[in-house]
Amino acid sequence: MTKQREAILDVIRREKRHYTAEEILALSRLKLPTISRATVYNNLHALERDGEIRRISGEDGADRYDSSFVPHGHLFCIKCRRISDFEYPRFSESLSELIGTGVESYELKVRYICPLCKERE
Amino acid sequence: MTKQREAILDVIRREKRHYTAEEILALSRLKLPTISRATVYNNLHALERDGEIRRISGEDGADRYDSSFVPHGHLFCIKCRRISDFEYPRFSESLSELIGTGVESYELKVRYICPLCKERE
DNA sequence: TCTAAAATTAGACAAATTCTAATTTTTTAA
DNA sequence: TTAAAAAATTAGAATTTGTCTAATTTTAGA
Repeated sequence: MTKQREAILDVIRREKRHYTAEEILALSRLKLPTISRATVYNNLHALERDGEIRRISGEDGADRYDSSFVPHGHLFCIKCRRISDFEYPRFSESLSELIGTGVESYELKVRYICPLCKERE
Repeated sequence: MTKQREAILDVIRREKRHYTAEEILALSRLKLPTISRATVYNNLHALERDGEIRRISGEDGADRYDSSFVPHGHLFCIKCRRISDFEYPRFSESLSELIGTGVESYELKVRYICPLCKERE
């Protein structure tokens, strides 16, 4: 656990938002001004392998990262592009029943129109 | 329905594999040698909007495309990188129960170690 | 047929991520 | 403690993926 990795993990855990690598780089530089892009990517990959963080393949090109230990899905509003979380009770369990052992992680994305955008229509 | 769009849709429907845009471009050029990258991307987006194809955010950078009308999830082996499909009975229904109306599409990805790779361990 | 709208094309551009080679830091073990 | 080896970091180049633009071609409708 280098100070770089710690700073990165801090950024991801601090806020509920799901940041991109570029955002994580910028925020990490507030603490460690010389931290480099490659280090951020290296550590994001390592942290993902270790199960410390989860990667979300974003709808707008860049991947995003999530620290939550509580498994959940992600809602992507196709109008305002906002991302929110939702809980799916016993989802992990039903996945294991379906697929068997060997499941490492999952990603559940739902593209939808959020209540606010729905109202505006 | 231009001949370009038809060729693209053909490529996606012909095989069970999930091709990237670049692969779809190359395969479409076998029929239409002058088809351009922009046309492929434009049509992939349009076809996705129309619900003709589904987009899968791939694990290796590039998005992939899927023609199946039967909703299903995708298994990504973290060792051999192979992608396969799996059925999740009544998944769409339980999503709607959970999230309500407004769901446009979903994507269910599972990272796992496939039986073959498991055996080799 | 003529016209307007839509689609296509080639290639430039931009964004996200990976790679490389040099340096620094950490670990190992004598 | 010190020397050597291994691992991590750095800066920036390179690559990959996807978008944009302006000119041309195709399509559809009056």
